Amino acid sequence: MTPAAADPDRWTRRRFALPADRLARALLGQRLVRRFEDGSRLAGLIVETEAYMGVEDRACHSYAGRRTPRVEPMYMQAGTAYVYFTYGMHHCFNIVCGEIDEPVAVLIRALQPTEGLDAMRARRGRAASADDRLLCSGPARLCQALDIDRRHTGLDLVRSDSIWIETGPNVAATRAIKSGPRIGIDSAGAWAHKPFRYWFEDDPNVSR
DNA sequence: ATGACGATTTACT
DNA sequence: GTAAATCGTCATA
Repeated sequence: MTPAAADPDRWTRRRFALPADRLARALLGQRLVRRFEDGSRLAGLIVETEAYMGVEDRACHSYAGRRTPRVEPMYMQAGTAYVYFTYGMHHCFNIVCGEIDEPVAVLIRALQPTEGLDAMRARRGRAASADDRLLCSGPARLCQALDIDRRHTGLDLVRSDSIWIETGPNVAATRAIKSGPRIGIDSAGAWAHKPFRYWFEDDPNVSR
């Protein structure tokens, strides 16, 4: 039992065990925490997500039951991390939900940075040097800022002392949630238009 | 073994 | 606005 796992604010298994569209909304306003071995922390509040609905969702990596080594974490228990590498240089971080063998997940698309801004700036480099809104306002940006990559795919966020979710300040109740089509999946046919992207209205840290 | 592509980001015109 | 960067993954053979 690590100090992190004992934290009363930390999300337990059952909180992740939802359909992807419901978890995507529930995660808005919650805190994503990254902890390093030296005890230092980075964190941010989730302000934008996307739901990937599984074998029927043409935009989803598990579409049609595809089950390759990369996607295998999506078939694991709710609360598992699914991190993949894309475009030869970027990582994207997802949280698996639903039931075991039901390959559904939520993509974390943007954070409002709250802890460790200096370390995030150092990791993000030149592109974000002039504007903190560029630190975590995109799925690959937040992975770079928090040092999340394929080492973390398959990680159990319920037990890990490297990455987990904490209940955030109770802003979710007072902030308007918008939804719309997901980003970057134009070739997914009818599923490309479905409103599975969620974000806090007017949040400056949302992507695009 | 090979080729096409990607749940993106950045820099540049 | 457009294009380049850059390589693991997957389907096809």
